[in-house]
Amino acid sequence: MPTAARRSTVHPRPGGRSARVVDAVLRATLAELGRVGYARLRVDDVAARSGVNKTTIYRRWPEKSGLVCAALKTVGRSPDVPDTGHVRSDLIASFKAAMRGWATARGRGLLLVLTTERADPIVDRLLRSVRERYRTTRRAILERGVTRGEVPAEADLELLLDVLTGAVVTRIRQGSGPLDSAWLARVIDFTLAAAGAAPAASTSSSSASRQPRLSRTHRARSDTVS
Amino acid sequence: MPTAARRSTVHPRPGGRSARVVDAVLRATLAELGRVGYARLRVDDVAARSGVNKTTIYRRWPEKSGLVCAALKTVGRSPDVPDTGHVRSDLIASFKAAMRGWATARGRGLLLVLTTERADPIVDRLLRSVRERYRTTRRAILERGVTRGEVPAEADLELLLDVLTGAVVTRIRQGSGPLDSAWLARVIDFTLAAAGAAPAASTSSSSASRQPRLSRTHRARSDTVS
DNA sequence: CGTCAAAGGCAACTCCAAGTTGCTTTTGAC
DNA sequence: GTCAAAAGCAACTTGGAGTTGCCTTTGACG
Repeated sequence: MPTAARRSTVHPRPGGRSARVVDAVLRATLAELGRVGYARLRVDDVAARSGVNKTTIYRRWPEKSGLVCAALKTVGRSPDVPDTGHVRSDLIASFKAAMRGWATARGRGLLLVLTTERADPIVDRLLRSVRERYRTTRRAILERGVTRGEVPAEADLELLLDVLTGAVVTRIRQGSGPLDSAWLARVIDFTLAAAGAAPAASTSSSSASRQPRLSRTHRARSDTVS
Repeated sequence: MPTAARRSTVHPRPGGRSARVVDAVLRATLAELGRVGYARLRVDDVAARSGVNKTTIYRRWPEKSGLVCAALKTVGRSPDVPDTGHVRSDLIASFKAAMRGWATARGRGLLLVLTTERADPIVDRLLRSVRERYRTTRRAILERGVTRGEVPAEADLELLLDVLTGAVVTRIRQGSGPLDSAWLARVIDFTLAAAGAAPAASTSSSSASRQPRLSRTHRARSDTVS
């Protein structure tokens, strides 16, 4: 029996085999997620694909949802905040970066779960945090636009974010049409136009002649879309 | 053994016990759907709740997805197309009617599956058709607005529908905030403004002079892009 | 009324994937 | 080189989907 003094040095083993195992399992989980989604994902398949025993997986992640959460967390890298100097091109860059990420093998799993499934409350909570991270990035873009004077200060940024992301997410979810650059640009222009136009309730201060703030910027940037 | 002649009169029994059974099962399925959603719905529970034997359910709907489809179909009554004479109030009425429907016990199941789950391709196909029905209704509202001159003829109605429904669906899905009348009105005003629609008699304080400039901006934009 | 087959009830299945257990083997930190 | 943490292995239990064979009820028809 080891003495208490000796036991005081716990032996966590961050490196070595364990690290390899975790990596292989999470990688395999993402691959399987992208292939069949959450509902049809079988832990046995993850075990087979990763070359790690099922028991080992269950010991580390007692439930399937936890495993999936862990795998999805590795994908949720913080979205880079581009700063091109214009709201429109920033937004396009942000969404395009997201789309590019979703097109990868790792991203496909996230996208699939993000848009089509919410079977488990634990997974649900994770997805919420991923979405919030994206939203924060885009809110920052809009706020920069406000300080620059590109977006009216009275604009309801939260509403704008709701509408913008809602349109994109719904497009992906419902497959109502291609999510290409042209459509993306149109949605962004559409919502930005509405934001510039929406003086909310008490903005009679902005008189009749002051509106077209956004248009010039947009026209100048339109060639970057394709 | 009955003769062929005698057998020619098949005995379908539309009324009576069968009808009662079907009704009870579908009703129970909707209730369970609203309670636990699709993934966690157990056929045994539906059987217990409806007082109908599990075997009977399976004989009529060999798969869970079929049962759920049948149940959801009973909810998908054609959404009424109000005609108040104005796009804005028509849209508000349409969404409010939908919201009212979703608030019922029967609607909650549909809403839950419609917004959070897509586990089965068969159910998925059904949901697609339900969504398309809603969209058709709202497209009609917008088209009436175009003929009335309320909405510019060059407005991209499909994009408008994308944005509008996207915002609402995402709001429900992500629970990012209350889906109340105030928010609904704001989203509708927001998108209509972006489309270049006249503000109609939306709010008493809104002056008639400010809107059209932006629509022109946006129009120029969308011409370039599409 | 009585008949009788379609439709419903019942119980005991099979099947498959999630999650568990008790034990043995490997490995990396010291 | 030691030794416990961590991985491997195989044989479990559990729970829900879907099935089967047989019996009971019922309603359309004469």
